[in-house]
Amino acid sequence: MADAREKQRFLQFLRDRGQRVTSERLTLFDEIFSLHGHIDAEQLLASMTNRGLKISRATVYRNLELLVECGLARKQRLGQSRFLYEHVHSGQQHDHLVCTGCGRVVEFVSPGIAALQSEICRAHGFMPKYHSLQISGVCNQCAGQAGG
Amino acid sequence: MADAREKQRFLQFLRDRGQRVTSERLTLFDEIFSLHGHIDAEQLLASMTNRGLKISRATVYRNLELLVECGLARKQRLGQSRFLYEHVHSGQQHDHLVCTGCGRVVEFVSPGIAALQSEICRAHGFMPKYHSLQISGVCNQCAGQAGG
DNA sequence: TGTGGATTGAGATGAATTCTCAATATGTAA
DNA sequence: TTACATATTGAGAATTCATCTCAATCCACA
Repeated sequence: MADAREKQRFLQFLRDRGQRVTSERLTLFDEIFSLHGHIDAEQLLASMTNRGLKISRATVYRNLELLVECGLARKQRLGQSRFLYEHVHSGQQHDHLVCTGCGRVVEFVSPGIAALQSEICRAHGFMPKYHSLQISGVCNQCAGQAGG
Repeated sequence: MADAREKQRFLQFLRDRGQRVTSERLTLFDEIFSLHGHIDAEQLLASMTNRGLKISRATVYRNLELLVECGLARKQRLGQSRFLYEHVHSGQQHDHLVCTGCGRVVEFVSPGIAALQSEICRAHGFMPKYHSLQISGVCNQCAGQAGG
């Protein structure tokens, strides 16, 4: 199991806060760690329901929040509408390029930007917790179609 | 009038798209350019209503969208709930530091980050249109209260 | 295995935004 | 100026996404 370390972290997190390990929480964990890329709560619910798993909308929302607090999921608005979630491995944070034409999302990592962010926080007396950098633009495929 | 250039741009934008110059559009333009910082649609509506100006909620929402398309306003979620708007002068873009404690928003400009963003776009074949960088953290005032 | 209390599920509720469509105002051409 | 075609507006309904309520259920621990 590739996500054993993360699952341990989740279980420990629950124990530390005196919260229970329910089948719904485990189901949601498995689901979000089995999927790649960004997904919203509604899709996650549908995906589990389709696979015959029983979980309610309210529980999906509640426990996504829990995964975010635990640091195992990231919650962001990449478009303009729903929140999107993605699982997080204890590794490097990434940011997003979003194509306004086709909606394609490209992830990138920039240590340089990260360093500048730390510097800015220091300068303003902020202790950074998390950040969200999103660049919207047109990918060259879409630019090609528009041009020709 | 300090915003003459921007108003001209707005009028030209409307003409170019064959859209009409209505008193409501001008009212909204004046309102958002007279205010500084970030404001949501509801506050904007209340502010105009209080000053005895007549405009409806639907029209505020519709025409804020128009200003965004024109590039004269920026629309962002800085907290988790409403969209916030701010007027844009044809100048330097800025980004935001948001305190998760008190909600305070600090604007900053980082040419270094801007340069790295351009580079990243080039590397991925993207033509950047706009971006949104938001760093959430705790300001030193809030950190002090929490600590002491 | 029993028990207290955390968690769940179904649907009500809430908040923000968008939609509908009749009434009105704008731009254009005579 | 006037008339006209149609873009825009306003009031409130509708929609969307998310959260809340509370009785039923399940988990953790003795």
